[in-house]
Amino acid sequence: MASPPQKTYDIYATLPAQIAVRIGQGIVENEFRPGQKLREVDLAAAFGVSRASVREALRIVEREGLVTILPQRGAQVTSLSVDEVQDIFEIRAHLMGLACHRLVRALPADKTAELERLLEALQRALDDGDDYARASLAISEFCVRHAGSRRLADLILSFGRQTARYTRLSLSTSERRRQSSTNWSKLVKAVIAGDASDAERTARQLVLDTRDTALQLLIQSS
Amino acid sequence: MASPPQKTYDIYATLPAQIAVRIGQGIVENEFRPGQKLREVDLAAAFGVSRASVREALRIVEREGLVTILPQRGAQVTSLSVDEVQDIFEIRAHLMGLACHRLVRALPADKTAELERLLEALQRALDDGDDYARASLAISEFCVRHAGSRRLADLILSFGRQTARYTRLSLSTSERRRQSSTNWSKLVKAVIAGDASDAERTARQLVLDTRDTALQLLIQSS
DNA sequence: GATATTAATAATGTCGACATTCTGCGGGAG
DNA sequence: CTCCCGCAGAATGTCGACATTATTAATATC
Repeated sequence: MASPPQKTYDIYATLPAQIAVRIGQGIVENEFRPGQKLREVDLAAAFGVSRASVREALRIVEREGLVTILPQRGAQVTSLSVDEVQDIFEIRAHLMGLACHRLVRALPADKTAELERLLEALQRALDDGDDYARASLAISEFCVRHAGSRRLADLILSFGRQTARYTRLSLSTSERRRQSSTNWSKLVKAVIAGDASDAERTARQLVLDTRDTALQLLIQSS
Repeated sequence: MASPPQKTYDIYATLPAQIAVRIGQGIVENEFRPGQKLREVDLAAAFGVSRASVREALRIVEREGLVTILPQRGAQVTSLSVDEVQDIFEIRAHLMGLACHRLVRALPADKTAELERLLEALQRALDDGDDYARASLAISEFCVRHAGSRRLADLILSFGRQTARYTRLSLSTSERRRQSSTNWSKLVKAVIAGDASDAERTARQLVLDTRDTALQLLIQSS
């Protein structure tokens, strides 16, 4: 099956889209800090493109909620108040519940093995915070992407990226990682058992637990 | 209480933001049809601004989901498949449930009278489809904006705008308007009674009923 | 006559320059 | 000393032009 000369529509073809990805990565990976100003001239120089391209890239990243653009005042990395963090987690919890409810019916039988593999990988990563965060993101992305709604998946993952730093924070203790993996285990069991209501409830609680831990650590450190 | 000379941050100050609003209105009010191509040069000429401003405006409207931008191919009014319409209504139903659950605790006591007024206005508008749609939007916006989360409100209203034409379609028969107003009545009652679970369930069902009617009419007409 | 190729047209992509607005610093009045 | 005012400097806002890519229509070939 040689690849036919079919037209591939590369979403990341245009310059601004590429720049947007790099800016978004920089924010999620904490290279750019919350509240930091993102000057168009600096970014243009750093990426070797014109201001117009940077400007459009910033609009794209704004769409994901990672940067905030104020008229006449430029762009800055979105800085969330404690209330807003709580808010995002709560909305995401409900959407994650909906996604996992749908996942029970939408997941093809031949994909359950992959889900179990991701769960095992998660449990093998219990020792290290960063590794666990990555494995957690992987299984989360799997569930969300197989729930049968591109829109819902993008929404949930977008909220996840906006609060990535707080999720990492909550997974910094091994105790929390064990609690999290227990939740994931329950969720996978419910999904495979075909219990949609249980999956929805468990998924929601899983996110809310993350929120509670993160908020507790936030208040404690301030 | 004369208004002090405080700095007002007008979100709609910049040209692209103003253009974005006008384009969005044009789409929601069915002046621009789904799938219609939105050429930058045409819009620039129509609004008397440069292409750069139109370009940025289109990015803003894309953020609301009302237009879809494809690389090298320009912008077009987002055209939703039946599955996608169903999808959006379902997500909105869950978010509306969450919003109304929160509304029960967040609504100040001195605002319940306004909610009842909006319900009465809704019932007075039962005779006309357009009037009812407006009244329905008004009470919906009231509930959502008083749920204590700007983000949640924007999300729900954004989804509402994306499917505005289908909501109007579903409210075109007086039978459906009566069913809708009954649902709203139950919702308002639950909110004022302070029953958050009931409010959540009723709100969700209210949106799902709209979805079912719209889909039925869509299938029927095709 | 239908299909494939190619040239002409028209759209978007990208850029640099100029206009406007914000920001921070310094000086003067109270 | 504090506060207000205004003036550089720097950032964003807006524009028109050129480069690149998609679309269309005409042509040639099978």
